[in-house]
Amino acid sequence: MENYQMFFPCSNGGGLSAYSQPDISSGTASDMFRNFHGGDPQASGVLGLKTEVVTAAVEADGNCGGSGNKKGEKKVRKPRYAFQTRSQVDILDDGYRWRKYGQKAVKNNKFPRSYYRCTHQGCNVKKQVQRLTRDEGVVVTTYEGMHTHSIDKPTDNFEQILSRMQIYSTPF
DNA sequence: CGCCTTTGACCGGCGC
DNA sequence: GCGCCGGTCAAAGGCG
Repeated sequence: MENYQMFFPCSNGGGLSAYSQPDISSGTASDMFRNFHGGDPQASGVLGLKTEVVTAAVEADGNCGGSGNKKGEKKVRKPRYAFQTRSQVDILDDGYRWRKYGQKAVKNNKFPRSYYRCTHQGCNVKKQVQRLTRDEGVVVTTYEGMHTHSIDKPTDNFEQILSRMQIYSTPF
């Protein structure tokens, strides 16, 4: 995974590989973030962090590759949502409570990747945060699964955007 | 006092 | 079959 094509398995690799370019092959993700970002700019400064969504991607089940894996549902492949954000800090607080459970160095990246898990009971949502070597100011956050509970932190109306985001990112 | 971060080890999958 | 790699666990320490 030299590049982030893994986030764009369907987009013939023209997607995140060029983070410099704001144009995304699939209009779904960009549309989603148009709503997401345009919904409430104030939300970006929730914690004083100035974040700016650059691009996003949605990876559903293996429907993209379409290779095999139709033999029983052994592995519950949850959809993953990757967000590339411009931020000075790694921790992008979205209102949920996360507990870090691991950190690993990534190849082709001088920065380590952090693994977080939602501490809510019965909520198995995971997320990983990774910074790009190429652009220190860019942070990639990958969410895995969906929250079935309310946001813990009622700080802002970020919840609305979050839920909207989930709606838009729902595979099918 | 409880929760969260840290860090090394462990595990399963995949490629060679 | 072996080695590599990414992901997760678990104990201990730190902080609020």
